[in-house]
Amino acid sequence: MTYILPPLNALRAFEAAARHLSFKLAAHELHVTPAAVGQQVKALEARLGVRLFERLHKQLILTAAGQAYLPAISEGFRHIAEATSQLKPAGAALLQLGVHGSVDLRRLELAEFRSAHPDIGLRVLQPAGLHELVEGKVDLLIARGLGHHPGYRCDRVTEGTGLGDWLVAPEGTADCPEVVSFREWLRAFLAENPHANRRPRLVGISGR
DNA sequence: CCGCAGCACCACCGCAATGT
DNA sequence: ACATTGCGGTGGTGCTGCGG
Repeated sequence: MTYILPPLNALRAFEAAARHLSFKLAAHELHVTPAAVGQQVKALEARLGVRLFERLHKQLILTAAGQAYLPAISEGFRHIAEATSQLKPAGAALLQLGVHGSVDLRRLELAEFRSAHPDIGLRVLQPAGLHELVEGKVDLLIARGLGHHPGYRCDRVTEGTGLGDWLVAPEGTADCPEVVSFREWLRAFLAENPHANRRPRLVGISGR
């Protein structure tokens, strides 16, 4: 069985650009330049013979065709991600966690997560910041005082602490089972162990 | 027949300039 | 500020010839 498919890189560019409605943010997510995203989308449109975006002044919007195309493409990538996840043998999932240098890891009791999720390997990189996340050295990052960053999902893991502490992950992987498991565990752990969230503790990205 | 090396072509990307 | 375009660099791929 063979499939007649458009280039997958072009589809990724389209999907990211459609989600962000911005070539710039899509490029940031895909670690390429906006020009590259624009060319990929243009090539896809040429190949399909259909205009997917309306390029307006400082604004990018989906055409009707683009709106109709997007859900199926997103669903397709989701299926690929799920199939890939299921393909991994037990214990093969590895989560690279970045933690700011000032965080006292002993207070986090990561061994608790490891015993609760023996199927997820957890590797910690400290010190780490947004730089390591952007470069792909870590899959997610514990940060503080970071409410929003384009292309990345910042989930608050504590409440009522003023600045708040955040778990940051790329939009594309923020819903991966391993990331979701760690996020839920961290939220529950910090709720049950508020002392673990007192200073000095989860101190965020600074000086970047 | 198979494997390897050299070569040319092409696709992709980043940078810089330009337009909106 | 953001998208587009043109240009040059780089890496991958396919073709061809040669030797074992």
